[in-house]
Amino acid sequence: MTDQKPTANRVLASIPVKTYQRLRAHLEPVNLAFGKILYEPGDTIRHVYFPVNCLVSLLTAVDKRRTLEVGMVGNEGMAGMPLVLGGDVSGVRALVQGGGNALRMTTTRFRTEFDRIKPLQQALFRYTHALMAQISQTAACNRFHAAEARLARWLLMTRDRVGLDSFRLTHEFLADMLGLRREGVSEAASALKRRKLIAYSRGEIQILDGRGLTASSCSCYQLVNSVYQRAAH
Amino acid sequence: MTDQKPTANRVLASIPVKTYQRLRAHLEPVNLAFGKILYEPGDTIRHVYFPVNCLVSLLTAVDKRRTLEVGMVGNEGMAGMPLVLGGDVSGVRALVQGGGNALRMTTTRFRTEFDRIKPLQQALFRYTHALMAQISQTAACNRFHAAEARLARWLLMTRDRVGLDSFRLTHEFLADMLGLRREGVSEAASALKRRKLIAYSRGEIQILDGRGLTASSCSCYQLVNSVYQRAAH
DNA sequence: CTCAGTCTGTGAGCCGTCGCACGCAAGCCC
DNA sequence: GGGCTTGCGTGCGACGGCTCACAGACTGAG
Repeated sequence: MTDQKPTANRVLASIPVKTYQRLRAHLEPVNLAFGKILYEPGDTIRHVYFPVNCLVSLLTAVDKRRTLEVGMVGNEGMAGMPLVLGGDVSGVRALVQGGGNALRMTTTRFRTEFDRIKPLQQALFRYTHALMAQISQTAACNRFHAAEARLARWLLMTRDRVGLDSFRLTHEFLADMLGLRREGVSEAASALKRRKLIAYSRGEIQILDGRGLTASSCSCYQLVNSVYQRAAH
Repeated sequence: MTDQKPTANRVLASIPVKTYQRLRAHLEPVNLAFGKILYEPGDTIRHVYFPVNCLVSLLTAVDKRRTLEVGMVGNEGMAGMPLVLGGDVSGVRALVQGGGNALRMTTTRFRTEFDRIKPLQQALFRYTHALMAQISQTAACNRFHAAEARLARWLLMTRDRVGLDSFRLTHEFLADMLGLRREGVSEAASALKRRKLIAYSRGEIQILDGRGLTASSCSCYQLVNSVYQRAAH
């Protein structure tokens, strides 16, 4: 929590300062705009991204239309996981869901540094493990829990990662994340609004009562949180 | 497919023969009975398992009751994934879903050998990546596709891994895998039976028409297959 | 200011799955 | 054989989410 490191990305923050100084030369600060697609399924990965204050969604599509978010990557992790496991092809779509800054590195450079820097390896392996747990848990959540609870969970997870209580997202967009229709999101969202847990208008959503929202979400929220806390040591 | 190696587990089969000879001393053949639980969520992993002709299901539970299979481990992989990523705690329940033989190794020995044998690392990293893709894909499948198609997919995936057209499984058990009720499975199964794609009675299920069953399953079946084929090189 | 495009609210009807309840039949044990 | 357990079939009401449809409301460009 006491992050004195020059970067707010927690994976990078976890490696020794001196090592990071060396690594730094190969990290290029970039601004990722909302809606940008980093990888499509089947794409060869050219860069890995360490989010600073942006948020990347990992999406799976079926039947070319319906999509579902399977994972979220914020400043606790890295986008470009396959490289950690020796591959270079993305299996999911990686979409910038919250615009902001990130540090990126080319694939070739990443491979070199990853081989060299043991603490980086360890941090990324731990993160990979946590991400798998997240994916597994949300899979069950998306199957069993009601739309409203899942929406609440999703908003909370997003808030935790961007560090803000409000963000720009339409119901249509949320529908693609949660695997719902736009109308379903509108319905669930207006229920939360009625209870004064959130407010929104034309693509701007604000969390008013985080505690109340947590109560309306399912236990999966807390569960995934604890997984990442353990992974961070 | 031309497996001349002394083991039918494809991860082990992918490492050089001479290396495998050394490793062999630390692999203990075990028979895993149907229903045995290898790990519960939160358990410390004491052994990793390389299935030979058995099948292990990875399950996530929510709200202490409902369960959902997120991954399947057959002879193409290994149970005990967290060890590959430097952890030693299982996040899911690992249940022996098809009894049979496996080779197991203690955690401490695995750590040593994993560090030493590069080809083993590479094979397991590739496998981990494929497993993640499987988990992601089935997550979307479980959300969007109908019960009947998912049942068909599941039966085919099981057949591919155990190498038999019939196996012992009750509807109740299938319900826990697919995240359905027992009645829902009965309904879907009897529809498949009517079309002479499968037969079953009192816990014994048989696939009669694999091709027809594939047609009734969703595209996720083919998709996951191709992921594993790529992972196997 | 106007108009077109975007975002959200809402309603009717439908389908799949859930929850519950009960019946039945096949095997197992005494 | 009689009784018990286990596995499967089925029917019914409830409900959540889907498809389709349309209306209002806000916004930005011109």
